[in-house]
Amino acid sequence: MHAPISPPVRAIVRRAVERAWERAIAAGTLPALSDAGEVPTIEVDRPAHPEHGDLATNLAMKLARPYRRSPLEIAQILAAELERDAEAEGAVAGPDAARDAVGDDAAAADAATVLLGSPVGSVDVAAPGFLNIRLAPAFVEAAADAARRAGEEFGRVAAPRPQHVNVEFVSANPTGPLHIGNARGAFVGDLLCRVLAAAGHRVTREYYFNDFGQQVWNLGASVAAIRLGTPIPEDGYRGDYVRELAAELPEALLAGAGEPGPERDRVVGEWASERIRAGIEASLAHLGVHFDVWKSEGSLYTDGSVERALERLRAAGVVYEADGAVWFRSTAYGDDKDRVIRKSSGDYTYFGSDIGYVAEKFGRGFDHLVYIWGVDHHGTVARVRNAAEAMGFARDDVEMILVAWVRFVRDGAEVSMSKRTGEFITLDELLAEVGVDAARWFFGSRAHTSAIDFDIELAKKQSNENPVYYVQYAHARICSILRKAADSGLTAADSLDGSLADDEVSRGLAILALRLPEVVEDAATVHETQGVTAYATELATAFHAFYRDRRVVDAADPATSAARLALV
RNA sequence: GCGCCCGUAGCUCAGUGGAUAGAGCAUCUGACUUCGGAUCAGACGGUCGGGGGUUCGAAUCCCUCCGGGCGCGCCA
Repeated sequence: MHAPISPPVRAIVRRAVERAWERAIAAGTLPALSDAGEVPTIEVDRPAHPEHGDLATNLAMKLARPYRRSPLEIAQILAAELERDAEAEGAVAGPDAARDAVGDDAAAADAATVLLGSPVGSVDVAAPGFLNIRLAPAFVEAAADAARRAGEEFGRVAAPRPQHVNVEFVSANPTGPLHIGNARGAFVGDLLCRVLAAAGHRVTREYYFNDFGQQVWNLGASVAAIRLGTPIPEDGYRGDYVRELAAELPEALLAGAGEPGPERDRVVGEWASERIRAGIEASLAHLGVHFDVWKSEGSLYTDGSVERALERLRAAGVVYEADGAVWFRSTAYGDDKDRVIRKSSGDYTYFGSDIGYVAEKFGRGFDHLVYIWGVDHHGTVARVRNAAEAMGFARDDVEMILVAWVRFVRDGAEVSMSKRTGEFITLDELLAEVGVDAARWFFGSRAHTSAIDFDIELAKKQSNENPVYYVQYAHARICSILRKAADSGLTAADSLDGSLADDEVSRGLAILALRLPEVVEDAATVHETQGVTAYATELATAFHAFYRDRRVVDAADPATSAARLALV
C-alpha cells in the first residue's frame, strides 16, 4: 500500500462549491431543498475557453428551476460564498451538517483542502449563470508540489468503489496466428485494463480459447495430411503456418497418434493448437500485452462449471426441454427467442459454455466482468446477460464492449483476409511495418464504437507527423533538458512556492498537468481510452509552447507527468 | 422485415445537455545563430446526414426519414 492519493483538483473544487452552497443555506440566503429529487449533482468542468477561468460550474442554472429564481441571482449568492471560502483559512474546519451525508469523497476533498489550502482564487459570474473559478496560485503550487512528490504514482486515482474486474479480450481460437483483425481488440482491451488499474481497480486480463472441438480436429487433420503428403481435407487449414507446423511435428508424436482418423486428428490438433497458442502469447508480448489467465473452454466442462450453471438456471425455473434439446427461456428477459443450451445430440452449444463461464468467473470473486467482442457478436450479448441475471447476478456487472470493424487499406485498396485459405497479414507483420507505439496510439485514440480505416501505407508514410511521435518528442525534450540541467550542475527547486503566480504560461502548464487524474478517472468510468491520448497531445502541445517561451528552469514539474503520459 | 452501431472540416477522427463545435493530416503564410526544427505562430476549411420535438440551452436526449455497417441457427 502507498500513501493516500489526493483527490483530483476537480473534486476539491467541487467540494468547495458544495460548501459554499451549504453555507448559503445555513445563512438563509438560499432555502434548503425539501424534495431530494430536486437536488442536482454538482458538476465542475473545465470551460471551453481559457478566459472563462480554470474551472466552471453550472450549479446556479441547475438550481434555477427548483428555486424558481433567476440563475444569475443564485450565481451571485454562490459566488459571494465561494469568495469567502477563498479568504477564510479555516473554511473547512467549521461545523458541517451535511458531512455525514456526503461521505468519504467529501472528507477526502476536505482533507486535501486543509493540506493544500483553499482552491478558489477568484470567482466570476457569467451569463446565463455560470460560475467561473480561477484557482488560487498557492493552491496550484501546492498541488503541483504534491504531484512531484507522488512521482510515478501521480495520475492514480482512488476509486470510490474499488472493484475486482475481469477483462476478457482477444480470445481468438488457436487455429492460426493472430492477424491484423485481432489488433484492435488487443489494444482496446489492454488500454482499458491499464486505465482501470490506474483508477484504483484490481484488474485481471483473461484470454479465453477453445482447445478442443471440430476446429482443432480439422487443424490436426490438415497438419497430418501435409506431413504425410496426403490431400488436405476440404474444410481444413492452409497457409504457411500450417506447413511449418507440419514440418516441425515430432515424429514420435505422429507415430504415437496411431492410424488416420479422429483420434490421430485430435492428438495432432492439440499439439498444433498449443504451439499456435504459445505463438499468440509471444505476439501479444510484442504488443506489450500480457495476460494473467489463459482459460480453456474445455476446462469449463471438466470442472463441472457448465453443469452447475445449468442447474442454477434450472433451479430458477427458466429451463425447459423441447425437441430433445435443453432451452433457456431467454424471452422471459426480453430476448426475441429462447436459446438452446444443450443440443439434442447431447453436446453443449457455445451458449452453454458461455453461461458456465459467467458463473465460473463470478465464482472466482470478480465484481465486474468485461468482454471485448467484435460487433459481429452483438447478437449474443442479450442472451448471456439474460442468463447471468437468471442465475442471480447483476446484469450490469456483465458488460460487453463491442469493437467496431477496422478496414485495413493499402494504398486505397482494401486488404481482404481469410484464415482458412491462409491469405492474411499477421499481427507481427503489421507491427514490423508500422511499429507498436504508432499502432497502439492509432487504436487508443479512436472510440471503439466507430468503424475506422487503417491505411498501412499512410501509417508508415505519416509516421513522422504522427501524434504519437509528437508526444514522444515532448518527452525526449524533457529528458534532454533534465540531462542538460544535470550536466551544468543545476538541481530542481524543492518547491514551486511562488514561482507560478505571475507566469501565465507556467501556471497553465501546471494546471493542465494536474488534470491527469481527472482524465484517468473519466476514462475508467466511461470505459473509453481516447480521452487519454487526446490529453497527452494537448499536454505535449502546451509543453512545446512552454519550451519555446520559457527557457529551462522548473522543468522538473511537468517532467514527471509528461513522461508518464508519453508511455501510456 | 426486426434489432444494435455509425453518419461531424477535403481526408482520418475527437466532442459523458452547456458558453464562439475541436485535433491531426493535407493546403497556404510566417519564426530562433542559445535547452533536440520530429518544434512554434497564424490562415484556410462546417446546412454536426435531412426534418420535427423536449428546455433556459441539443452534435449530444426523443420521434421520423435518408444513407452505410453488423446481427437475427440445435454454426463455431
